[in-house]
Amino acid sequence: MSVAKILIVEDEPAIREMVSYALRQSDFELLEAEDAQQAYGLIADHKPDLVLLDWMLPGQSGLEVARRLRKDAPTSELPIIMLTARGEESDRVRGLECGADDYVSKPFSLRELIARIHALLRRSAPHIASPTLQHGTVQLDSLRHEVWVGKKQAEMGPTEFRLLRFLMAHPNRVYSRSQLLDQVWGQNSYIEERTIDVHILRLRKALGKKASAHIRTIHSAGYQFHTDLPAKSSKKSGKAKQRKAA
Amino acid sequence: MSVAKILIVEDEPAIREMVSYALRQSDFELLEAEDAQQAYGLIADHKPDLVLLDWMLPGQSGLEVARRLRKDAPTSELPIIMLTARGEESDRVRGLECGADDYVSKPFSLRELIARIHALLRRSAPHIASPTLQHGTVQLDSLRHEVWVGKKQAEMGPTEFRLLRFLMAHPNRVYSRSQLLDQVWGQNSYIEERTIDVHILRLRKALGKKASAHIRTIHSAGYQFHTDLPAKSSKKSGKAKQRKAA
DNA sequence: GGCGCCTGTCAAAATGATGTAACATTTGCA
DNA sequence: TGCAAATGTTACATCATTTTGACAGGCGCC
Repeated sequence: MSVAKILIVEDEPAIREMVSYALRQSDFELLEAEDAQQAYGLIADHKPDLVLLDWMLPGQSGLEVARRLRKDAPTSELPIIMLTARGEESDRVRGLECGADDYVSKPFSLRELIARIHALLRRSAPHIASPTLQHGTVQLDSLRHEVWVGKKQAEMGPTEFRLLRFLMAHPNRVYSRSQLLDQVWGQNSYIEERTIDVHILRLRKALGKKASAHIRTIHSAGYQFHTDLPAKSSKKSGKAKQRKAA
Repeated sequence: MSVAKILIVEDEPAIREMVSYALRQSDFELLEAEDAQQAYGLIADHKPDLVLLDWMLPGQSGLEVARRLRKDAPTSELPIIMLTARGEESDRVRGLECGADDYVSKPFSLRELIARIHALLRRSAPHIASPTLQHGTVQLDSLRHEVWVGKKQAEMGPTEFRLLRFLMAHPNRVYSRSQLLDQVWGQNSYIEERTIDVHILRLRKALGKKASAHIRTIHSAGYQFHTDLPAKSSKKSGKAKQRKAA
């Protein structure tokens, strides 16, 4: 579900690997750094969505890192959770005042850490923690009402948006036209079933040539959003259907 | 400095008053409730910016309150910090999973509580934590109640100001008219949804031709403050943003 | 009271989305 | 292959939503 990228900055390999493993299990994508220098590099290259920052680092301390990240415009919004062995209240306050968003003392529970990560992401990156659907290069953001195909935004009308959202929310299932009418248009709409064909057409146009391969027609059954790669295994571009004269 | 309104829900008068006093000293505006019912009333009437919620309340528990606030659209974004005597890890996780943003165990330090409040407000209500909001050439100063577009001041009425502030505080998200009514006008206002269109019009006029491109209409969905470059082919390259605030 | 400003409402005009029919093409099947 | 049914495509009239200008009441201020 979640596809957030998280950077952990921690010099102790045992802890780093334990956290890293646990978070990967929770469907996060993990980056690891041993010290401040590595961290800056990874942040610049990979733009993580959240940073777990150990207080005690060789060289530059975690506090320094937090302060610097807050100061630089490109990272000033980056969510930061401080990890530390020090449980002193004054430390916690200093961590928060340096720009950290949350503070977890070792030994910490992984469940709690994960819960805090979720809570923070909900605030800082609602498009990650919330209704974003993605399959292949197609990404649909409900909060922004935007659809992206790779790096390009796909413009479409409200009905096409709702239709795509429904199909992407239930991928690989085939829906008949009357089911789509119920689900996308609502129970009491007096609309010709053939009208759906037109909206499917508009949706395919909006998605572009490659991405529209996801929208499949199942003859005399309905439509589906297919997640498997369109695997251009057939020789000719365009139509890949040859089942004549068998 | 800070003018955030905070609601504390806590049945123990001694604790309530202590926290209340300390937060008032820190320039917060305080609302107090003894139980869930009072809390709902105060939230509806006064729209606090953050809620401190005791776990153990007479009648409905703090967990229930958090869940309900998250479920109702008008309060689904309201920041919540749980206060509790229970320090168990499983309790903390449950609190966070019910929608709380942070969790503080009694006995807690007031300095830490205040630090956590600031950290959370920085995320959820940037217009309170930081006096100015800026996106592109548009700059909004909450303290002075002024909006600047580049070097020119944009004159607008109070309602347009609040509308712009809300949209800029949550950029790129689409808000429906009813959500805007809840957030900008308050929960119990009997106003035509169409009236929002008029205020959007006034806001756009006030911002001027270029800057009003940020205010986008999403057909049959609502409005948003869009931060991405309007990519308008004008002579001025709108790419250069170097604003430094010390 | 008179004045100016802000607000909410209305209705016409402008814009954009939707549904439908008619025609073109493809598919399944005998 | 040929036919009928199903689907793809285009164009257009209609409908819905949004924009815009105008206006009246409320409020504070002088």
